[in-house]
Amino acid sequence: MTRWLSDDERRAWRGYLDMNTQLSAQLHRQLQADSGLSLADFDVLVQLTDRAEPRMRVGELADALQWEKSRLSHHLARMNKRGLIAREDCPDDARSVFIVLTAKGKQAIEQAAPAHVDTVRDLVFDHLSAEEVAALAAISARVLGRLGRAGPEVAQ
Amino acid sequence: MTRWLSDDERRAWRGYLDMNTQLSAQLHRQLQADSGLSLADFDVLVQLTDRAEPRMRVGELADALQWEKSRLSHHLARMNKRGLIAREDCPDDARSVFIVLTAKGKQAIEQAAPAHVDTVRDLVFDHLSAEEVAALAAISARVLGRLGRAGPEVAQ
DNA sequence: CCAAGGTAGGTGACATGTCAACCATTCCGG
DNA sequence: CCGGAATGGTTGACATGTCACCTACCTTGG
Repeated sequence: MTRWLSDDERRAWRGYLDMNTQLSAQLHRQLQADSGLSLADFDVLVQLTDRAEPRMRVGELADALQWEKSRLSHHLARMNKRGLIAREDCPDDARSVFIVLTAKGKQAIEQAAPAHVDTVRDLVFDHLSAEEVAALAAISARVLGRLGRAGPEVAQ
Repeated sequence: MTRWLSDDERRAWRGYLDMNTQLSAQLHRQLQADSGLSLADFDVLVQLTDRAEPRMRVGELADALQWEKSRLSHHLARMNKRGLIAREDCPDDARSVFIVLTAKGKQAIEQAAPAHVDTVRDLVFDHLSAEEVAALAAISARVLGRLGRAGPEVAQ
């Protein structure tokens, strides 16, 4: 017997879905207009930036981003073509490939990041109380906990 | 001068992004596996179901879904090919087209909805307190309020 | 040492989304 | 009533994602 959602739940769910859609659309527009990067590009570049070793194997990237390797492979090919990243042979393992940030990629992420953060503040955090920020973190943690435990299976 | 996010904000933001990614992936997998529908298909079918008049013009649908008309047009073409919806001429305006649910489409949404709701409960609402549900609704409302006011412009 | 299986990554075909340009119609000022 | 602008919707080219499969290389039991 399926229980439908309560009114409050339905309201929250609809709000969440709409927020998602519009927020990511808006963040994408801003980033694209401001720096020519997509959100996906940005995420890749962030991974390559926030670490001591400037090189990263493709598999590491895939793990960090939680992307399918096929998606990543296609995306890296495009970013490579645009000169944002480059490939290097991996001496330890000839199957593997190092991905490195090019000067252009480094410049792109460094130029894009501040405006992106400003936008996130402007659209989200400037309007939330400390309690709401905490609630958002708690909610995410709960749901992610469930998703992690659940794996790819489906509600009974 | 750009302010970066506080630790709490960063935690909340990362959690939100990860939750989004994984939650929508999981919901999509469930729906696809269970009924052969994508989330997009589901949203279209819901719009066509939840209303007195079973017919809807393409533009109405686009407004209700907040989709670009081009996206909707392509998607309707695919759903039409799969027999989920059909087109009817609009007598009032020869440019316009009515979209109607076919028997197959009706059956698909009616079969898919209960399991989808179960999954949403299982992955989300079963793990949240009433306060958290309220907080999620409040947060969405705030952010959507800002997005609505802002339109397509960008942080200062 | 070698064959079988696992691992890293790439490819091609196809689904979906976006952008811009394009009919066909309807509307409207003169 | 007419010519141009607005409207409703579609189309084609292209960007991105997914799935299934492929290749090359490593690893390991015998």
